[in-house]
Amino acid sequence: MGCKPSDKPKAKYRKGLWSPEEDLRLRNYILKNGHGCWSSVPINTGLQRNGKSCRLRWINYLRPGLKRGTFCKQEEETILTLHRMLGNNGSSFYSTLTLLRASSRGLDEQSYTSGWSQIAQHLPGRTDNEIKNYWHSYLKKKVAKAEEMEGQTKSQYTSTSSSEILECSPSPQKPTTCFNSSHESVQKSPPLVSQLDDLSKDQSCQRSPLPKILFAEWLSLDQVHGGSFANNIGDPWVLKEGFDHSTTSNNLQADHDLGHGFVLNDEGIFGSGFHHGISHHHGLGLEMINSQFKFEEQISGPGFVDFVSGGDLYSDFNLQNDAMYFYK
DNA sequence: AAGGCGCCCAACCGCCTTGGT
DNA sequence: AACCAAGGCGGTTGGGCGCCT
Repeated sequence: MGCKPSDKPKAKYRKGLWSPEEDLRLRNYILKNGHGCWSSVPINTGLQRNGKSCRLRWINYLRPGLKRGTFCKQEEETILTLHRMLGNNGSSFYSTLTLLRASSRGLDEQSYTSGWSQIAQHLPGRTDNEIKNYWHSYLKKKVAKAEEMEGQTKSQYTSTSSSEILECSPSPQKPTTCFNSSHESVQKSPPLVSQLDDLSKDQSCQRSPLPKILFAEWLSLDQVHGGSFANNIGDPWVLKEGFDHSTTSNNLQADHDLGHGFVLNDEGIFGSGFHHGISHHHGLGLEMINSQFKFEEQISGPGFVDFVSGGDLYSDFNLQNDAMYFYK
């Protein structure tokens, strides 16, 4: 948004699979300049693609920090659990959850996204598209099969509906809360918000191999959606909607569109305030920070440069001079 | 060897929301 | 208030690939 209509290209867009050359062009451009207005990306890069296609390619394939390969057991269980709670979109439990989370943090519920993207936020390095594909190609059948077996059991022992059995069936990470289809009898023990936090924490602790650093994903969890961090003196750091420039301006620079990411500025390192702010946030958990995200080592060390540069394709990316974007 | 079939997944499509004019 | 463009999302498609017969 905010692009001039005159920016709009009239070219006929290419479709289909992306070539390595197109990938390289897009990747280099965004890493150096940020995407800005997506519709201007094809113009600036000379790609015969529309902005939407560029955006999708970046988010689903080129974005740094993406995990490839098969889903591990923990990820699978997380998807199953969250899907059970959230559904594919806002039509099922999501609306209730949204309101709960929003109200618990004094937020407008529209700060949240729903369904696959919501699930993806709890699986660092995975995209909503990837999760969606995994669901449709594998998990859906698995759930159907389980449901069928539960149904058989149910017919022998109880008159409870199959959906209730499925939703309340025990699972290693399944919260004890049961939801009926009306979403009205949500029994909170403990509150859902913390259950989701715990869920993402638990699964991420066991994940392997770990991405070295995933700003986008963990920032996009409750920290972003919750709207604020609290630093060590208790002052809120408002992210996304109301980023506090005064607190972090030396090291973090708000993107022109805060909904899309953050810019790692000249020094290429976050300030101690940022670190403290995260460390003191109850939802994220110190153990998660310590076990997975070795901030200073990775950011200042060669590992970080390798990671953000991909080590191969865009080795010309200069951390000292170029802005680095971290996406949610 | 080759044709059929099913699966996987990248990409497209259409709809909705948001924000600018 | 109405319109329009961009962004974002879930649903769907279709090409590529491997397996089976």
